[in-house]
Amino acid sequence: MGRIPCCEKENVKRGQWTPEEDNKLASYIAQHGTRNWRLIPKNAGLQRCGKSCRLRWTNYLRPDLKHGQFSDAEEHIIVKFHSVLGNRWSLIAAQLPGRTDNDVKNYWNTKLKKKLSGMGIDPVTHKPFSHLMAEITTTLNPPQVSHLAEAALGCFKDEMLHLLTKKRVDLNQINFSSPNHNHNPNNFNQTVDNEAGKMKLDYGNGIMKLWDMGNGFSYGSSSSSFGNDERNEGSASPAVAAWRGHGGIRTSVAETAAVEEEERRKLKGEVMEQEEIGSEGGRGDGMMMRRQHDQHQQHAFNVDNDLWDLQADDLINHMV
DNA sequence: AACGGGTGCAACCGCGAATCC
DNA sequence: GGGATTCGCGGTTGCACCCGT
Repeated sequence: MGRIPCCEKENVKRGQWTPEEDNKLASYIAQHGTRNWRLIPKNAGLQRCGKSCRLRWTNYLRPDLKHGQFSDAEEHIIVKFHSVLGNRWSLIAAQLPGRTDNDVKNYWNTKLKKKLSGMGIDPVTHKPFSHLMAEITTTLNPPQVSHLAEAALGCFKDEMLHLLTKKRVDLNQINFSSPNHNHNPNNFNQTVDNEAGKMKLDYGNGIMKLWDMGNGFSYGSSSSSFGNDERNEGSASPAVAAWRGHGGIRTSVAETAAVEEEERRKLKGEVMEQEEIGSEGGRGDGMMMRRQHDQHQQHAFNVDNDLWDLQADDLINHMV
């Protein structure tokens, strides 16, 4: 027993909407509103299902919609809210007047996700990849680490390879050492021995973990094959370059995590607050929320903001 | 000029929640 | 109260367009 279809598929047109159909739908809704989507196509003389009409209206025809490029400010808001809300596109879109959840989703999937990955940030967790790998090493027992980390790297690898063919990371420009140092076991400094191709995680309590970036990472005696096959004339493989590159992004991971967590808490509180306002009929234009976003704007990406100083053009590398 | 891969966007699908009767 | 219906959401797909070869 399946779900009852929203319409009889045989008599329903699908695919691209024509200007005539748009006109019919828009003028009908202008007169009668959007009360019953199932009846709208019938009454408007359209051979479409109600669902298709609703989608066309909400995503394209609505007069208050904004078409065209997303601004930097909008981009900031999307990334920031995504770090708190995840893929709740409708909630994120609610913060952007004139944008639909579909717009936001498409923009995220086609642009922002890649941009974040290109900066060494996992678009799912909004943490630097190095942070995630470090978490693996600190939370798992040594025998588990290499297998899980290898699997995780496999997930990142394709995207990283793709992106890193566009931007070569100049190792000489990267400062891997951290001025901060404490004895929190979750806090460590990352150093890189470029000669040996190793990244060293120094936890400051006598514990060291070594990542072999040239021949696969290693934990103790185990190592994976990650990064073996992409090397070229002495320079790092794209995947290894990624490691080196994002290794330079943040060196005091636990500190970063604390700041991020605080940021998320604040923002989540704001969102809940707004949802309550909305449920009381006071959602209005969301101005209050937007003012609060502006106040947080300078921290919009919840990792080091200097990452975001990178221009999109910086991701293009003509050498590779 | 033809082709193929990549990209961006519009539209569709299926599910769960909300509402109706 | 419960089944039927409608709505809204997030994931996915299809296709037109662009660009490099």
